[in-house]
Amino acid sequence: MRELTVLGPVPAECCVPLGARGMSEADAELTATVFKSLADPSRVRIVNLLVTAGEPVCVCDLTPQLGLSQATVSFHLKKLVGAGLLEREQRGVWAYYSVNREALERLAAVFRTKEVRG
Amino acid sequence: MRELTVLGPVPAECCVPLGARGMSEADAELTATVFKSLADPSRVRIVNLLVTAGEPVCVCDLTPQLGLSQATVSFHLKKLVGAGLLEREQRGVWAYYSVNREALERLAAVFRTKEVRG
DNA sequence: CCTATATATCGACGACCATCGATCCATGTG
DNA sequence: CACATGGATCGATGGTCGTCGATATATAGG
Repeated sequence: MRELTVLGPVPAECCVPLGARGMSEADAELTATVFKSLADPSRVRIVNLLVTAGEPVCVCDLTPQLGLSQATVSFHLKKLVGAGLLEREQRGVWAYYSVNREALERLAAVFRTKEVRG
Repeated sequence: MRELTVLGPVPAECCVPLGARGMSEADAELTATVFKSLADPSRVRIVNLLVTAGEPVCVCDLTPQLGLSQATVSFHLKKLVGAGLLEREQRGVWAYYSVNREALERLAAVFRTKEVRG
């Protein structure tokens, strides 16, 4: 349905808490999209590698660590960017990816149910 | 690979932070399993309904709100229980489901990268 | 411009997933 | 015990996903 190439509002910018009272069907769909981006071991590893790196990492450094083809790594990176978890930066011929820390914090907030009063 | 009917250690009991340094392939797989359980709009709605309910809810009350067949709801509930996010309680003929608050808190911690010093 | 290198995209394929109707298995009731 | 009802499981089906090799696109250097 929703394509990841869409340039509009990115999923991870949203994500109403799981304990929110007025959660709509659209909210649920957007939330599911973000979690879908982390529902694969390779993508979890990618995020982990980028968080621990602490700085943007080149695709050419990422690919060998993952043991996947370049095409597949590119596929996963696109999904993570589409979900708003990663950011892409072009440096000459190389593409550098890094995690969007804000997005991770927002995701943490999705699971906090104690202070939800909405 | 891993079946959700396994009774051993449940995915959501685990889940190393995304910023952990020694994340293994197995860690990534377990983490992905948990997020997979939330990678569907219906399951997000189920969790939302149970969190806002604040008390165990009967499948018979859940099914009409979701607009899905009873078989499909049962399928989703099993996945969420298997991931450790939900708990099941039998009351006579009825099955009551509730969220595992501890699991949600652990999941929130997975996204916290600031205080990670591992 | 021609070549080399880094990524992205395409097309194909096998595996997995969400969904349903039908069926099975409990548990409670007359 | 027979029957009704709630819920789990089964089998089938259409759709999506992860993967790769091949190809396209872009940048840089001679």
